[in-house]
Formats: sequence, structure tokens, C-alpha cells
Amino acid sequence: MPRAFLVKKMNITNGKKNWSLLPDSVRGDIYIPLSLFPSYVNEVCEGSLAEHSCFTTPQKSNTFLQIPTQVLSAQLPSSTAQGQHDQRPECHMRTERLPYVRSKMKITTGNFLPSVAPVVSENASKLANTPSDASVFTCQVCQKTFSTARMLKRHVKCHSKTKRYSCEHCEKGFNDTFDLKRHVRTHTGVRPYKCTSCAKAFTQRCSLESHQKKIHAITQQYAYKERRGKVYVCEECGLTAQTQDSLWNHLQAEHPQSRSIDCNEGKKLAEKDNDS
DNA sequence: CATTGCCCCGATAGCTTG
DNA sequence: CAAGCTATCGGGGCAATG
Repeated sequence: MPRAFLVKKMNITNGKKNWSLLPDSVRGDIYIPLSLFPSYVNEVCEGSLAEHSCFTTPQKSNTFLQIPTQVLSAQLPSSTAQGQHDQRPECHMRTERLPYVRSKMKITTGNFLPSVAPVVSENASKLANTPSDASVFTCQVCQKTFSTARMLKRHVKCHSKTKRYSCEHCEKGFNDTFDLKRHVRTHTGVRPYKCTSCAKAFTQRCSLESHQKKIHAITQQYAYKERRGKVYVCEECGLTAQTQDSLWNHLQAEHPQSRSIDCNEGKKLAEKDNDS
């Protein structure tokens, strides 16, 4: 039964939040009215063309899109919006629905606010002279900029139809193994993140932290984007271990048939090879 | 040594449910 | 409307590779 949360609909409410007023260090996101998105970009995104064509070398001129400076400097087209549109056939749950358009776009460089964001590489070259001296790599599909080619290359995949990892339960595709693993928990019911104040448990850490903050007034003492302690999750029963060895022992004792054993076996062997 | 791929992560949007 | 759920995607560590 398709969950309705997967049936996303366009909900571009201009002015819902004035993201341009927020410093990137605080939010890093801006909202893009769909009306500002050039229609021909959609055509460009068809098929795998995006994956092949949306690179620019750093600082080089960008003639792929000619979007007015005043438009882009305030509101850039949503990359994920187009990506989602293309990705519809990947999931049967989403087919024959309105194309889901994410209104959010993350500004990843952190070096500039939307109001002063460089539009094309002429301005980007100026950005390269910022103290961080970060190069700017621009996606030619959505004009999103990245400080490294590596980030751009990965971003380009979101414009592509192809998903490398698919869920064996629902055939939904993901670009990231971790995203797939996290998704599978929705089928297996594994909820590794348990609230210490009540009996509730969650599939994602942020859900737990949100719950603790709202319900128990427990605020995590972490800085923005600070990493929490790593937990090793048994995807068979949801048990969490503090170390890989603990998880390994648990798997051997409780789930000897688990495929996780095989995966961990490989890692263990690799570690042994490295040690020797 | 630079690049690349894999893996894991947090932040958050947009949705459903009660 | 608050709480909870899930997907998306950028950031970054680390090991493998050329």
C-alpha cells in the first residue's frame, strides 16, 4: 500500500519563509518559486543528459543557462525539483502523480548569502578569491555551485534517472547505500533510536532528537552539524551496539543467518589482511 | 599525491496521523 | 495543529586506486 507521504505534490508557497534573510551558517537553504524555473531546463534534464552535460570547469564561463542576475541572486532554480521529476518512473509508488517539486535548495559553499550569490562563473571567479579560496563548480542543469568537483559530481547524480541501489521490498531506488539501509527499516520495522524517557523508538536519529526536544524538553548538547556518537545497528532486530565488535558478537549469537554477518565477515577479513 | 568511491551522517522538507 | 515519519541531499572521513 503506497504511503501517501511518497505522493508529493507541488507546494510552492512563495514567502512562506524568507530564507534569504537567514545566514547560510544558520540555514543554508533558500526557496525557489517554480515560476522562476526556466522551462527549458526541464527538457535538458530528460534522460541521462543531465549527468553528462551539467559540468562546468571551475571559473569557466557558463553559457548553458542565461538566467538574469537579479533572479538567481535571490532565488535559484531547485535542483532537486527537476531531479525528482525525472526520477518518477523509478518508483511505482510515485507514478502517475503530480511531479514532486522540492522547493528547497541548499547553498553548500557557505561562502555567500543568497543576496550576494554569484550567478555565473564570472562572479564565481571572484568568489574564488574569498579567504577560503574555494573553487566554484557549477551544475549546468540547476546552476547550483559547489566548492569541489567531487561534490558537483555527486550532485549531478540527483539529476539522473538511474538509482544504483534499489529496495528489495518495494523496488524504490536510492543513490546511497545508507539511504537504502535507512529506508529498509520502514519495511523491517527496525527502530534503533530509542527514547530514554519513554518507550518510543525511531528509525532515524533526528526523529528521536525531535521527539526528545518536543516531548521531554531534552535538548541535545551538540553544535550545528556536530556528529553524534556512532552506533552500530543490527538491522535484524534493531539492537544498537557501541562498537563493531559488540554488534558482531550479537549477530553471531542471535542472527547467525543474517546477511550482515557476511558483510561484517568481509570487513573483518579485510581488517585482518591489513593487520598482517 | 590527487582523485574517486563508499559509507555514514545531520538538517530539513513535506507528508500523514491523531 | 503538534507530533511523528520518511526521503532527499550536501558534508565529510577514509580507504582504494591510478
